[in-house]
Amino acid sequence: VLHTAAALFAARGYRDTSVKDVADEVGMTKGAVYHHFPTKEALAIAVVEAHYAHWPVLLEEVRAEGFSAIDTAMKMLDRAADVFGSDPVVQAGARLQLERSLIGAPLPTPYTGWTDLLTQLLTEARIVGDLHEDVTPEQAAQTLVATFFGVQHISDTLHARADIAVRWREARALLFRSIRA
Amino acid sequence: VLHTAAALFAARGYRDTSVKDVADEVGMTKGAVYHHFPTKEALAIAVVEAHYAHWPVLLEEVRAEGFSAIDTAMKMLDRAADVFGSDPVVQAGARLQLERSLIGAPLPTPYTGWTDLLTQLLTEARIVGDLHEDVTPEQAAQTLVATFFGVQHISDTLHARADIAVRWREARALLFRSIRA
Amino acid sequence: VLHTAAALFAARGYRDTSVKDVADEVGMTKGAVYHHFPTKEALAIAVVEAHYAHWPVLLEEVRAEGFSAIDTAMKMLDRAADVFGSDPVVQAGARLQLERSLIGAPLPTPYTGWTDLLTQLLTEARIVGDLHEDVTPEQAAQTLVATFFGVQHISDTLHARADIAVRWREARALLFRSIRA
Amino acid sequence: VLHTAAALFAARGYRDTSVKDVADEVGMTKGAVYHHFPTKEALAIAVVEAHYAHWPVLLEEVRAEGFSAIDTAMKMLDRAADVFGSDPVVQAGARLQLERSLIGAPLPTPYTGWTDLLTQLLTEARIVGDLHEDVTPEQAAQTLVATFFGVQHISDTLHARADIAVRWREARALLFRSIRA
DNA sequence: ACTCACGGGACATCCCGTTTTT
DNA sequence: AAAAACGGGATGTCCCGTGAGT
Repeated sequence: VLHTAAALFAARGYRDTSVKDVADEVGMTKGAVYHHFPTKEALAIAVVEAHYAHWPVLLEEVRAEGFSAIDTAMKMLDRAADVFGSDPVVQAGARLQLERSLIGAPLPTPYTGWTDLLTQLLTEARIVGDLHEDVTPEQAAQTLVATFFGVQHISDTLHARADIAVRWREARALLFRSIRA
Repeated sequence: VLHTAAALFAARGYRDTSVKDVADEVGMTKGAVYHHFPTKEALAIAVVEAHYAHWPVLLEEVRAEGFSAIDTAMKMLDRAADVFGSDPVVQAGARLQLERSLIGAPLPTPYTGWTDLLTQLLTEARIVGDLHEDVTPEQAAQTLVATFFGVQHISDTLHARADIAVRWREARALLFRSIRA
Repeated sequence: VLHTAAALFAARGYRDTSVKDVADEVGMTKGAVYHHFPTKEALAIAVVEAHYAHWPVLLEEVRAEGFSAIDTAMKMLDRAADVFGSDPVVQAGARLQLERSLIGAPLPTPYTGWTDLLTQLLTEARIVGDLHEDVTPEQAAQTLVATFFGVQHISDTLHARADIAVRWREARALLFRSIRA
Repeated sequence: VLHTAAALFAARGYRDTSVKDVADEVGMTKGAVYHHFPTKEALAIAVVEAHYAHWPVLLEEVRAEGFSAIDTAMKMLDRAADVFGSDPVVQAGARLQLERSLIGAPLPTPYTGWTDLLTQLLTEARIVGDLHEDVTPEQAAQTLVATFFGVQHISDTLHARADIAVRWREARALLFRSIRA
């Protein structure tokens, strides 16, 4: 139901996905869709929220593996890159965030969740001496997020995300060489 | 004329900028605008092309200052960050590239111009031994472009580009430490 | 149940009162409402009929007080004005009659009931010599009904019926001076 | 153009007159209609304003005939009754005022214009001694307006305004007998 | 007796682009 | 070269009513 909308939003964007398109794809009528979501915006918001719901789960998984803080950060981003390459809901959420200006309603503030998480992990890394001395956790976190977003977006634009995992590993190798002690 | 369109595209995006809006802002009627640009797409394309016309000029300027290849690359990106923070046409071009799917007509392929340029400069740097041995020029170039784009976009989204220059300097410090020999 | 519908019809009118609004206000679902009234029109008709059910009761009350025919007419109208000012069902009925064109089904013909009643009372008054000689009962009745309706509607429109009792007393003083012998 | 809308509004009311109906009747498309009026509300407002534009003209005409104040009032209302019976724009204006709650935008306050005008004329009449001593100009004016509106509306509802002129003359005969000295 | 999911259809609004006129 | 009128088409939203299930 909401999955279909995510797929369409991911493929065509918010404005070019009409409610009728969603309804047709699900095999319902517009009226039926409007029974579940009061508004097209509500649909988009639901998708974006589903997107953000992925990360806490992922964090638990990675934490369960017992890496050091800095490796947890790295693994998180690697796994996230994989998810961006495969999960339509995550892809749709990312795209809708890009198009947030087209959506009337307020969406969760993007990027800050990741930045905060990484800042925290890198602060822990600093304490155990895993962080390069010239680096502040917050700046490093912001740069990681920017690069991650950039890699993901360019991979999407140029190669339909086919090469995202590879590209991200290349980029993060460069970054972590400067970040790690 | 086209400047106004750029400002509106930058501020509201392609779909939310109607031809009438542009006409009103210029003080003409829609009909008049249609005498200069056959279609709305044409307007967008003209803006994007104006965006890309900036870089060759910038490159000449930086080259005239006689830096090494790797410093030329760095300076180019620093100057570009400044331009992204101040020039409406450049901002509009960036936004329209983001929204390229909404525009029917084909736009110039994004990112590859920068990637090619940086790859070339870094290849020159390799020859003179300025490049870190673990790094390939192309990968480094791709990462630089990704980070630059990410920084620029996040700065735009969260702080209306007010902090783009600072953020970019922070990010590129990290990157060039790994790139430079 | 039907009371709630009346209140909403009175406040917002037929078209702007959805069946869902009524259901929500009562604390039921639309489906439940449709188990009591087969259609929205049926609801409206029920309200209008409840409106008309007031007058025979009122007439009995006034008759019980033993006034002359002409005074009965006057008292009836005075009491009716009070009811228009306070009873939501009566108000709703009046409004729905105004909006009768929006309602598909046929409603009882408005005004004629009152006109007939007043004509009859004034005819009785003529017999006992209480009626001014220049006046025919039917014309006087029609004028009374028109004025009453006008006063009631204008009071509703301009002052939410707050001044209906006062305004009607002023108007009927004028009218009865010409009607009474 | 606007005449057609008036005719439809008068015949079917605001809500039951779709913009497409108007367009079809004029032989244009919806798009064309929206070129002249930005909104359906704007159409309604234009019609209502055209309605109110009638009365100053009428007043001039009647004043030109040199009646006394009280006769001017009477003649004005008689002529207005005739216009209500024949002019579609006036009829539409009256109906739209009835349905003002369905129209989002604010309409000119109804009834007060007439009440003020008549109050003024009757005040003049008082000075020359044409007014019955038991009557205050304002109350008489309010009653006249209420009766006029009631007669007009009932005539519309029951007989499609065919008998409005006759009915009004009957009613005003009754009223003016009490109003005149 | 009541809930929930759904269908079907209407309608205001908007916008791009063309035609007609000045 | 520009203004004004207009066409055509899409889309979000809303609402009445039905029907299966409880």
